[in-house]
Amino acid sequence: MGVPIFGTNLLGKEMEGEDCHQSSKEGRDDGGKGILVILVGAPGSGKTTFCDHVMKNAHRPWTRICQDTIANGKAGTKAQCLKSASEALKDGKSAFIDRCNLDREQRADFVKLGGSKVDVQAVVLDLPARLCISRSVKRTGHEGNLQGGKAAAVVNRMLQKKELPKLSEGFSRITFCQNETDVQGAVNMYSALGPLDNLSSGCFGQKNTDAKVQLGIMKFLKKVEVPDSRVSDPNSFADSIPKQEVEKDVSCLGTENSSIPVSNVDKNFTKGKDVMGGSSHGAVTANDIQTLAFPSISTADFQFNHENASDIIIEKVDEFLSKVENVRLVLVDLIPGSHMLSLVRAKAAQKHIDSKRFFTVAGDITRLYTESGFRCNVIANAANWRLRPGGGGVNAAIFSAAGQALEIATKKRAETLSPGSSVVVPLLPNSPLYEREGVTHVIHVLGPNMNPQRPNCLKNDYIKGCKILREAYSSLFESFASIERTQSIQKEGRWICASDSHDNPVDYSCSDQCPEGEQKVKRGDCFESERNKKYKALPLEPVLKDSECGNSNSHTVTSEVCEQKNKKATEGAKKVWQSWAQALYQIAMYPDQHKDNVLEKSDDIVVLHDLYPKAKRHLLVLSRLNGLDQLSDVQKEHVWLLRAMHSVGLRWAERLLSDDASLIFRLGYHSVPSMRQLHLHVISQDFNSPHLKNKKHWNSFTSAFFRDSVDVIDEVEKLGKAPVNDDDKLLSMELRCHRCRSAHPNIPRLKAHISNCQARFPSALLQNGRLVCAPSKEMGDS
DNA sequence: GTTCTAGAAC
DNA sequence: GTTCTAGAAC
Repeated sequence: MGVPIFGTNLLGKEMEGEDCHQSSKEGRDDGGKGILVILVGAPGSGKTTFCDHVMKNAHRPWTRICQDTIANGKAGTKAQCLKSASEALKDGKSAFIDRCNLDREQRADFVKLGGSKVDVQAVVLDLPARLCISRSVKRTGHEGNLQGGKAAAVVNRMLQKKELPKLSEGFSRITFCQNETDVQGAVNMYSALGPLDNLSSGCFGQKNTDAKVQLGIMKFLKKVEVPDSRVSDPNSFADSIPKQEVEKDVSCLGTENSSIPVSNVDKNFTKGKDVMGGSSHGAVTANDIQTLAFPSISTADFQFNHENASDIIIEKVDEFLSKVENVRLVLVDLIPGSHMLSLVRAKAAQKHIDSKRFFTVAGDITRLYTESGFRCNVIANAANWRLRPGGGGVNAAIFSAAGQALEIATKKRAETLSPGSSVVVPLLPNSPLYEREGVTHVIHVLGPNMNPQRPNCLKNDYIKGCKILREAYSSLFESFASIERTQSIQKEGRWICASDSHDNPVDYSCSDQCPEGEQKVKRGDCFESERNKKYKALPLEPVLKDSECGNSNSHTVTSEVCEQKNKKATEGAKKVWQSWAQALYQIAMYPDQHKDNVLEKSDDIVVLHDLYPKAKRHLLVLSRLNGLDQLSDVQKEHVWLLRAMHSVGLRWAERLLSDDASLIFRLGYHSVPSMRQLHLHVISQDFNSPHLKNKKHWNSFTSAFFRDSVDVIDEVEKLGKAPVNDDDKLLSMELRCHRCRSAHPNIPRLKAHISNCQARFPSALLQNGRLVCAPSKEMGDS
């Protein structure tokens, strides 16, 4: 293997040499045929890499035909690929078809290129969905522009429609690769092929891939009458699944033994656009079943133990379904076969949870209807405590799918959410989620957090954690039930809107510009006022009157928000910040308006260059928490934030060190900052900057006025607050070198000195990670 | 936080 | 005369 072999191939190309012996493990059973290899695999499965690796070491001429680049580097058509493949084969080359080719139809035309002179083979990169998704999400510069957030949904959707190739399609050989070892084996095999070699016919490498098909669900879906068009009958749970796809999509269902009679389904599922679109009926009928789709709470970014979480899901689902009739619950996970889905599915079966009312589904929670036909009128969002978009995962997906209106509507209902609670936000009919998916409400829910870099980390306290997770699901389901109650009351004509609202429905698209006090429509009424204009003349029903805190739908959030608002009201007089001192605050609150300055943004943090750096490298890691202006405001509850800020600062320091290993960084806070909004300085210790001009500048970074981040974190953990050194004298002290401690009469002389001083740093700074330098560097040892 | 500038220090 | 600081204004 691996020795170049020359000869004359059947396509008439003159080759040199004479050694045409069997060169592959599988053996050559035909002499010198061209080979057309159709790669089969989802985005991220490694098709391009496979081709590259084979072609790098190949002993026969190969060409890679990629639809994403075939048109002068841009995406082209299947026809172009076919033409190009045909030409390459005629030219005596072998070819890889580098496109997904996940179903038979996509492959068929390429298979037809085979014949007496060309062998058509398939290499199936059947790697775990999780891996493909993870690769697709992470990659940049993908030829097909499939990367980042959208990749996960696309990969998932494609995988659900995957149809493994069969020899009967016309392949002479199919090589299945289900892990990296298989892939490497196939790469080796194809790269070793000389011009006259070929591989044996047949299927190779296929392990038992029979996905457990849930017969009950299959029966159910097969029983469902598939309508000719969605419009004609938008009511059924599975109504959008074309007949030929039903079987394939079933594999994404996690419920075993489900066998929902078609009659049940048709009657009980919420009536799509009829309900939501403001038809003359305008309300859910008594027989309509409300369906809540929810992600597993806390098990992703919050790192909650899956065993505990799945137990709690089952417990709470069981409890809720036994209490409330005419509702369905659907646990959704983006990744087929995810650990949580498997656990919950198994436990649900064990506990005999009603499989007609509880489902586990693999899919994108924001596209359940369009992609899988699941009509869920309410979806839950695993929100963050700030109720802000972003952060990735379900939260980012839902905020993105629902449009900006959700963000605004959410802010109208609650500013923040505490662990274990939830808040209902109705969607306006023009929300894409409403129009497309039939989702009328989003319930934000916050679970317990075990991730030390997220707020309110419970540090593996699972007694507390389980309690909060139970509360979160209880709150979520209660919120869901409250929607049901609300709609039932609407149906009976007792749901009323504030008088003005009918004529002046809130336009969320502009309401962020309206002062709060001028809002004419009561919160919570906006959506209903759109939907139920027929009830506009009826008097206000006290039972549904908004609380003062502005929450109509979920009692669970009311106390929470009131508490927060009261807390704010009772806060003592805070320092008044001059306008010039508000710049960082503005950036923290509205980072998108300062994109040019922002290096990194998350829900909690913004990173930016200090506008007037006092050293070669000087960044600010800015907290986005409103109300936390300076170190003296920090309390124990903010330790997570200090840690997160430190971690981000450290990461940036390391990044900057990779560009210039001579730098040394210190991370810390000014005891009394000039600018509002808690910010961590990440500053190199050269202090080589024209912006460092006076004594105050110098002393603010080199005296006890500067509080090391590591110390601040320790102290806040131990004492519940961060002691600050706010003595003005610190800033007017004599100018001393931060390394050798020598005194200097003025700034120019000091700067002249420090540009050369290489003394070892004072020992206090060398401890506890206060200084950060490149791994190989000794700090000031010369 | 910066800029400006009067006046002290050299 | 030049350099530097420090207080006021923003």
